[in-house]
Parts: sequence; C-alpha cells; structure tokens
Amino acid sequence: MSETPTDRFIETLGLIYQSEGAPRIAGMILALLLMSDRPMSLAEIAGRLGISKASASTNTRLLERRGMASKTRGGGRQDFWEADPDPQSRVLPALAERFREHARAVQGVARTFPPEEEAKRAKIARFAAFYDDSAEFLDAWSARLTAMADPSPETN
Amino acid sequence: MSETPTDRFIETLGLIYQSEGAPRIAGMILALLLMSDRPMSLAEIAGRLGISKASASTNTRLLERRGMASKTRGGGRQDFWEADPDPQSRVLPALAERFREHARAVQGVARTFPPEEEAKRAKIARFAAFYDDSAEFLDAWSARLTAMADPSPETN
DNA sequence: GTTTCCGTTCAATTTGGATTGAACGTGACG
DNA sequence: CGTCACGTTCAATCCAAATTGAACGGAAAC
Repeated sequence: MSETPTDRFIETLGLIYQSEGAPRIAGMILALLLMSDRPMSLAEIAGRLGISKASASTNTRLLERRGMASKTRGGGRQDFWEADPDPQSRVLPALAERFREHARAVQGVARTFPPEEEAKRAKIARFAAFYDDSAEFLDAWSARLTAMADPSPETN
Repeated sequence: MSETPTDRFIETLGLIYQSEGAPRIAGMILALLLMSDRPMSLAEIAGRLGISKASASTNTRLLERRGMASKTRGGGRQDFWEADPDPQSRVLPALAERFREHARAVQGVARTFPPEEEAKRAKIARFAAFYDDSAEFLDAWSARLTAMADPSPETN
C-alpha cells in the first residue's frame, strides 16, 4: 500500500501549484492527467484524487482556461479530460499575463500623481515599465522554447 | 481627506503582492519606503500604514531578505528602513530561485520511477528541465536588465 | 545599576481563498 | 414525455497563511 511514483508526482505538483498561489488541486489534476494514458472523466478524477466533483469541475476548467488541459465529449454524456501535450509551455505566458495586469494597475496609479511630484511618478512608472518589459520578454522566451521543441512552423 | 496618489500606490502594490502569493503588507511597506524621501523607523511605518509593529518588523525583514529594503541603525536605538534603489531588479531572481526549487522537487520525483515506466519518467523530467532552464534564463535576463540600468561594472 | 525604549518572537486570532455538499440545469436514454 | 446521469453553480465550511497583542530581551540613556 505504499505510495507510487505517480502519487508522488501528484503530491509534488500540488505543492508547487500551492506555492505559486494557485489551487493545489489544479496541480494535482494536471499531474494525474499527465500520467494517465487515457482521458479521464470528472468522476474518475475526483475518485482517484479523493476530492469532490465540484473541485474537479472547477479546477479542470481552470486548467482548460490556461491551455493546459482539454475535454472531449465522450459518446455518452461524460466529458473526458486529458493534459495538453506540453503544459509547461503555458506557465510563462500565464505569468506574463499577470505581469501585464500589474503593469496596467501601476501605470494607472502613476497617472494620478500631480506635476509637483514628478520624481515620485517617475519612480512608479519605472516599476510599471519593469512589469511590462518582463511580460514581453517572458512571452518572447516562451515562444522560443516552443519553437525549439516543435520546429514545425517552418513555412519556408 | 481623500486618498493621495501615494496611498493608491501603497494599496496597489499591496494587492499585487497578495496576488503573487506574498504578504500584502510587504508590498505596502515597499511602496511606502519607495515614496518616502527619508528612511523610516518601524514605528513610523506601522503608524503610517495602520498595522502592528509585529507585522512591520516581520515584513521589513522579509523585504530585506529579498534585497528590496535595508536598515541603518540610527543614532539612538531605532532602525531606519529605506527601499533599495532598484527593488524591481530582485523580482525575477526571486522567481528563478523558486523555479529551481520546483525543478529539484520534480527531479526527485522523476528518480523514483522504475525502468518499466520510462515514458512517464521522461515526461516528468521534461517538466523539471523546463523549470530549470527557465530559472537560468530568468537570471540571465535579469542580469542584462541590471547591466543596462547600471553600466558601471566596466572595469576596462 | 536601573529604567526606558526599541525590535523580535510566538501563541492566538483573523482573513482570504480553496474546497465541499447540496441544489440545480441539461441533454441523453428509455 | 419522464427519468437518469452527468457537469455546473453557489452558499457554507475549512484551512493555511497573514496579522496581531502581549510578553520578552537587550542595548541605550540616565
């Protein structure tokens, strides 16, 4: 009755997700789907992980929004979920998106500074620029990673 | 009695920190110190932000560990805190460090897979490699940013 | 040497977000 | 149609982490 390697992966990815401020269960589901050789229904996922189907539903759809998992309607009325082939490739774009939101928020604040406080405004603006530049950079790097892993888009 | 631009910055950076899974108060303190023209004592910080001095202590030291703020012992027995000149430059290295931890954790799991499950192990190993490569890249990019902002290390 | 004023620590409390149970909506099967 | 088997929703609950209050330790001031 000892813990299998797959169990360990599920647990580990759950902890990673948690430490990144995402729902632990989303990480667990992603790990489970990655290790599964066939698509799984919500009920299977919930049963295997010992979680409620409410959680399974919420978190599979979270993964879907991030482009890390997708569902296929089975013959009956079940949805079957599977991990996308390269879920890692979505990590950095998701981060970039968050950074862009931060940049927008900070830029909004910078605009509220009156002319007398130009120095402070500039300091804040640099903060915003950092977030924006980093977002752009993360996207670029991510695209390069993708291109290396999958050199198909050679439409020369 | 309306909210000043500085207040808005404090609030915004607090929310950003919170959304990144860090203590909201750490973000608020960083924003306050950035906007302050002089170093501030713990008591001042706590008073200005309306928080306990326990929190002020804990979170200033968190910022210190991240290299975003530093204290100077004042003449008396107070510590005076100020934001480091370029706190943004610490964001990506901190992220890189987290990614490296993730990589280590995932590699550890990969090692527990038996030979029969080589395919699964390889999938996980790629996950780990992603975290490790990204960490390395984040550090490199961050160093470049720093070099551009501060081109002093030209020991030619 | 004593008092005072700091910052730190830590157990207790609070808070925000994740998770759940139960009710609901919907499309399939008879 | 009516029933059933699913996925979704949402208010209630739970939980981990942030925050606090109070007690503490130690360096400065006297």
